[in-house]
Amino acid sequence: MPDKAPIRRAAALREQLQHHANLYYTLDAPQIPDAEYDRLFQELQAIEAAHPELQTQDSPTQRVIGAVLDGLAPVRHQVPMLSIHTETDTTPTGAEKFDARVRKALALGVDAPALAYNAELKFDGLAINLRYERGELVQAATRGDGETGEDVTHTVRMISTVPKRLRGAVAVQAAVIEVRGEVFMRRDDFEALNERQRKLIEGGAKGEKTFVNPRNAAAGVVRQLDAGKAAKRPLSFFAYALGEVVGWAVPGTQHGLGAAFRKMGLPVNDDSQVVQGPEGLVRFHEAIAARRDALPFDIDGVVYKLDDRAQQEQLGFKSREPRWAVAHKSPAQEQTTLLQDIDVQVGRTGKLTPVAKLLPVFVGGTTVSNATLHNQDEIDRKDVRINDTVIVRRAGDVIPEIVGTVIEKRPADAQPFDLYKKLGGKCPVCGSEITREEGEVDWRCSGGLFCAAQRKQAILHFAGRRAMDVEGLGDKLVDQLVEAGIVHTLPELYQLGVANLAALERMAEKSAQNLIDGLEKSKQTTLGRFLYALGIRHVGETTAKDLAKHFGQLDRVLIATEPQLLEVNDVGPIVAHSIHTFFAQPHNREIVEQLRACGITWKEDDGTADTSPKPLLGQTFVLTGTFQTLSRDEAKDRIEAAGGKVSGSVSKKTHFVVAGAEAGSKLEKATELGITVLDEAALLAMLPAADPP
DNA sequence: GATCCTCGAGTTCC
DNA sequence: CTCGAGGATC
Repeated sequence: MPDKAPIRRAAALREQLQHHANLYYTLDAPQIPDAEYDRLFQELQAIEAAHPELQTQDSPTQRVIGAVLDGLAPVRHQVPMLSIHTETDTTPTGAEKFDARVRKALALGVDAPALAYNAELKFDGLAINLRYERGELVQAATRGDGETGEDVTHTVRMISTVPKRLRGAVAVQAAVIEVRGEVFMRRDDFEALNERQRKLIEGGAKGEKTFVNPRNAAAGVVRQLDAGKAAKRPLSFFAYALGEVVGWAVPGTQHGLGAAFRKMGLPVNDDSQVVQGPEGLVRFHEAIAARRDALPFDIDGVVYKLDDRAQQEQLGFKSREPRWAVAHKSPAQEQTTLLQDIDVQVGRTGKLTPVAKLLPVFVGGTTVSNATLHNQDEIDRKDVRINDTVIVRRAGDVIPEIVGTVIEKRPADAQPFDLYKKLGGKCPVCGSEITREEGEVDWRCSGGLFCAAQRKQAILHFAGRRAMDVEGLGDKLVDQLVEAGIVHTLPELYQLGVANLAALERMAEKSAQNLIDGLEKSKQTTLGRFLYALGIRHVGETTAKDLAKHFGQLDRVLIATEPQLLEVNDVGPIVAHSIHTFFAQPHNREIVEQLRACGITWKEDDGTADTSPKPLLGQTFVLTGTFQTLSRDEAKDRIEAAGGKVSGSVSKKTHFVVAGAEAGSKLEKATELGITVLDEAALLAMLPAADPP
């Protein structure tokens, strides 16, 4: 008797795959990320390989998936549109395995020269066949199931970069040239489209929706029945392959085909490269992986094609895929995992932040186990529940985010998460009541500095690099000091001695001395840093500096009235009120006095004594990426010392953007606005020599 | 009153 | 890095 388990599993997998393929291809509304689909697909393949008797005719592994949607006319492809074998091994080994397979199939010996490949990007859009007859675009069709697609001529005609007529005599003389390529949406176009959609929805428009990602947006737009509507949604196109050809001498290489396309006026991506052997493939894969986030469009990996057409023909096809090409995926940027619990953190200002505790999952190059859920609104919007399977993404940035939840994997007992109910209305750290201001999203702990969490955060903020810069006082140590009841208020930090530190675990004499030295060193500071370190609400680094500059002396700040505070740069009623209230409280006044008594000093009225050259006066800089010699903080300090301003975001008022390695969206914005971009060397050249230490 | 610009605050992993 | 919101500007 055969084992029943694999039979049942295979059937279940087939059903699931069918379902998701339908959601993805026909309805443009996937519920699981591609990586999860691939995993299910591979599991089914593995079962079928182990138990060939379980393979069925209709198994998703046996056909090119996709279906024809009602409303668009079916188009039978003259030459089938096949898919490319996908290598899911995202390491360099994937490329090496492909090269080894090709060499073996061509019966090449070990000493035969390296093969030439055309390496291309794998665009994340949808494949389209453009049929040109005598140079005229007569029809555009989707891939469909590979044999039959849908007629989308009306929407594809709206894509400005798709020529209605091919250029050059050869193209016009050819009876038929079918050009295959990818229709996709650039990321900026996608964002703009979704922005417009959001506004429409807010405005009460019915039947409008936002799109999950550029690929779905592109698919949705191409398969729009209404061409007028499609015209307002910018799509792009790259050509990369041929379908039926009658009366044209096809170039002998893949890269030659690209060149021929360009001559005909077809858009061809210029990241393609001819590379030699497996080393070349690996280098290309790595170079593209490094640039992936900076590309203006999404890709899901790269494609390697044997460059020489004669060799391609020699290799031929394996059932439904060419043997001479492979798609090499990049590491997944989206994964699913189990949301095991939702914790609540207390921030410095008392803000309660729900944090998802995830079953650790490898995504975008690191293992992620936590992700912020921001606030209750966000949880409700995404309908995330404990024990849900959620989709986790690490997009262009570093910070993981929860994209959504896989509804059908939700266990029956999953309850909606209610922050207030979960906490029973009390702060999880100090038990104080939690409150929410009218119209605000965030719940806050009302315990103030009585709350150990807020106290810890306040101390950490005080000791921070851009505040008092106390060396040797980190996360763990603050935790211990507060838990052990050694430090309750900021001034108590300065009363620490080797003796009471010795009581702590893992606190050798050496590190105790380090901390005491660090505290001693921090006493010499500036008024701006000191004001910032106090952690007054709405007073960040910049405002603190402005206050210091405006008032010059601490005592003048202490007695300033709200109208007087309003005279400070960038201080409005809310900030003025916050500052005034802070210093009006006797308890805060006392802390300030005690800190002064501890020996914290700065040059009162500083700024006048500063005679260093100010060549950058009036210039605004924005920093992005990582620099070679300077840290971001150093760069900021040096620019400010030279009279310049450093801002966080690029705008029309920005004079220079300084870009280091792996610069992100800010660089893009700078080019867009035509702002001068400097590299680190150019910045250093503008700065006066550094102060001797 | 609307729009643009900037600042503050919160956040992850190694 | 991104979001939200405070402040400035038209």
